[in-house]
Amino acid sequence: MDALRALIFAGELPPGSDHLESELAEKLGMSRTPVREATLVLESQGLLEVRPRKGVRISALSADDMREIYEVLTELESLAASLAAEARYSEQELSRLKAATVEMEASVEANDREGWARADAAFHDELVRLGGNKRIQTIVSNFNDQVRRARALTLHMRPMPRKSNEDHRALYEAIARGDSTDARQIHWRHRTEAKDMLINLLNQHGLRRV
Amino acid sequence: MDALRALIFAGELPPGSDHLESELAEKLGMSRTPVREATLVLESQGLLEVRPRKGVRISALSADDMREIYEVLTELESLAASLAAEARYSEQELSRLKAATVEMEASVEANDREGWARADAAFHDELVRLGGNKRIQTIVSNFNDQVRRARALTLHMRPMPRKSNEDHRALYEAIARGDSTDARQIHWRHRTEAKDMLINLLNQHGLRRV
DNA sequence: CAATTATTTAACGTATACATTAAAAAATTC
DNA sequence: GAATTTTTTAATGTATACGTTAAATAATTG
Repeated sequence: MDALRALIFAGELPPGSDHLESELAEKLGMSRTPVREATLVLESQGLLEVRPRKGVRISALSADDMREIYEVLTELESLAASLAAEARYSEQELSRLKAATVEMEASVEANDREGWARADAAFHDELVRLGGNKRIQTIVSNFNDQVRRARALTLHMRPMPRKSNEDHRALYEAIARGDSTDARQIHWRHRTEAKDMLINLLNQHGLRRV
Repeated sequence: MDALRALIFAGELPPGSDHLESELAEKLGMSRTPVREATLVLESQGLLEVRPRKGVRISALSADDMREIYEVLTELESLAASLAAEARYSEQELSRLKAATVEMEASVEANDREGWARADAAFHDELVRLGGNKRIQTIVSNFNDQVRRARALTLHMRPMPRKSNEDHRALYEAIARGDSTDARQIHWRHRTEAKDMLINLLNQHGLRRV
């Protein structure tokens, strides 16, 4: 399972490409049985599509797919933000969230996009974790896997995320003071703007499917 | 896959029970291979848990699990309601939604709880379909599978759903007039109340895990 | 006898063999 | 020669065989 996932994330199997079970088995140095099991699970997670006798097709997302996914991510992360605020965490418990904002700011100063992206991911992961709803964590994690490639592609096309950092800081403050309404709203707007930017970037650069 | 699902939904494999792959294979009249494939997929959909050498355990949900699932259902269905309102559907296009409200009202009049439950399910399905987001449809469908048993158990414990019918009608109106804010809010409250009632019923009747 | 180690067992994970079937290719018919 | 039917091919879906390993049991040791 993880071996096939790794192949996909490494870009060895490009979006939209087709692969027979036997090819994948050979490439991975195993028999068809574990390959089949992996493809079925990854299909139910949206990373590929099993098309009997035509091979498995690695998912390629259109701008519209991206919009759908971001709609869900926006909604569920915003709920997580609101739940995190309601939980009245101590500063201690929010330290990782805080640390991520600090790191994002430092990365922007240093013009380090990869560093910023890592810190941004850490912030969102921690936010969802603080929300405390395991189902949200699972879904968000799946969708993050699906849009991973698109984010990587656009990381160097976008402007340096200064506004984004302000949003993160404001969200941190809202959660720290237990303002769930504000937390939800801040994050909702933040994610909606991120969605619009991503889709625009993909369109502008003619990336029809990624 | 469907054979195993059917066993679970039929209650042949009660929540919390453990089953070896070989037992399931025999019960289903097939070999271990398709059983394994099914268990892996159903695990990723939350219907069971694969515990090597201890058998697969059919998921049993606590009140807290139920809260988590309903939080997500509430959020995503509310988003779907808002999207449906934004889409400015014609009365024609909303006819199935309308029909479901009519059927729910007739069922309540006739004291027909099963009929009401079917119409209620049809209403929610159609609502999500009208939202137009395929990802929401998939997630909501999965979660509905997971809470199916709990709903069936509580159907005859709850009061006749008169208030619920009013909500549905109000939601229909909001969608018909394109009021996305109102649609979202009506449905959000509706689902939140449904969640609270379900959890209370389970607790009152001492159903710790279903 | 309690604790530890060795042995056995059985369930799983993977490989292989085979049956099924959709698609492709070849043969036939009009 | 185009259309239809038949045959062949190959990829999948399923069954079976086998190796691996975690758990259970038995044996050993102090």
